[in-house]
Amino acid sequence: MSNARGLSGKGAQRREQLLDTAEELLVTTGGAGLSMRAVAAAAGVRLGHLQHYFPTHAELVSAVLERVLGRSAERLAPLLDPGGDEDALLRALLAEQQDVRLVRLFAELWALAAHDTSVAAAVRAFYDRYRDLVACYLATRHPDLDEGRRRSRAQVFIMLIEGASLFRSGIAGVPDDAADAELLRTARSLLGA
Amino acid sequence: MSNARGLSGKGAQRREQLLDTAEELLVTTGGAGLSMRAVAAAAGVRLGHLQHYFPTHAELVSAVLERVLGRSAERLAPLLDPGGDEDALLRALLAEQQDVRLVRLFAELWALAAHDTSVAAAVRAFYDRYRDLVACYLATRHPDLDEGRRRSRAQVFIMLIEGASLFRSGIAGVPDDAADAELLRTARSLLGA
DNA sequence: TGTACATCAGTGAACGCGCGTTCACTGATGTAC
DNA sequence: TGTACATCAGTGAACGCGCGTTCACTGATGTAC
Repeated sequence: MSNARGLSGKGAQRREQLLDTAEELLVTTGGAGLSMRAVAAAAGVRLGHLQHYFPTHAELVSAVLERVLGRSAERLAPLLDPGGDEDALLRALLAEQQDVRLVRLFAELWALAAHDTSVAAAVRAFYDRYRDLVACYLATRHPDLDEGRRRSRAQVFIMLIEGASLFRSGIAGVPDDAADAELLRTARSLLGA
Repeated sequence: MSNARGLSGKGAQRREQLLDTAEELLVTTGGAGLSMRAVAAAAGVRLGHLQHYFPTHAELVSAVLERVLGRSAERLAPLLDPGGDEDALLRALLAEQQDVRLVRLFAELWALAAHDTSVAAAVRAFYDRYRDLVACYLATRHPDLDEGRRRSRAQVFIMLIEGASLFRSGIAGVPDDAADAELLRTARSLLGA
């Protein structure tokens, strides 16, 4: 039994498991701790075996980032379903930010993007899509706004949400109910009329 | 001639020059590129000499971060002088974000803070002071708002500004006049009545 | 059903390199008397 | 004014270590005939 393209079931499973470990390591030790040896050791396999799936360090890192961004995009899409509940959207977005692990991943991602153009391209593509989803979400609620205006609002909404993640996760600040209330007020005014 | 405490004039000058080089290297190559040898080479001194001023790598990194945060605080204070011009404030903040180098430094800082508690403490102290400055700025303009509300607004304002920096610097997005206009509108509504 | 072969999963050793740190050292500069 | 001494600026070599990469290898699994 094997797939026509790519890895067999067992291989694909192993690959995902290695990526799980790498992601965990990226969260706990930061980008500097994500070495081939550390990932292999944490996964309980030999260095050479890890290299069977990810021949170079760059390939491993890029596979991790791809998966992180892909999963985030998959999480966002249903939340931003046009006609979806605004409260549910905001609640889900803010709940996600309490997950320090995820915010750490994104902080790593931004720092990597700041120095690596291929990472930057992937990050920009992710946020462009995110912004388009939000703009689309705005379209059904405010057909009176022209497309450019919707995109701008969507962009500012995302700026606010991403900025908030830093301060609500314990990295640049600690959660604060009063600030959260003000944040929700501002976010609603961007989504609302 | 020498100071009672600390380094003599020449030593202090050399120290600053080494920190300049280290900061430059942090911006251009990222945290991973900030090695003792790389800094020494870029500064044109020998490894042992760099270690005369910064005996360990950790001391060098922490000195760089301290200086970056200190200078940012010094830049912000006069801009947030209570009674200062709102337009001038917003213009200065947004102009700063066009400086990719500075935004890169902060992205590095956030990533470091995500994994290093002592860096996180310094970063949080910086933003707490920043928020208090903004809250103070709001106080003279809106004495009707109670203190808690002013702090919350100040916090959300900073979330928005810091989030915007990612998207206006080329890291997570590219500058966009329409989005800037919407950003200014939202920022003004947080600072205004 | 059996055999030969290709592919895949996983091992193990070795390489050269850059790293942080230690330490003994030299020369210049300033200070005490 | 001169000398002895302490401090500071800067050099240079060596250490052990973890790193990414290369490569030859073994055993298991699936496929062709």
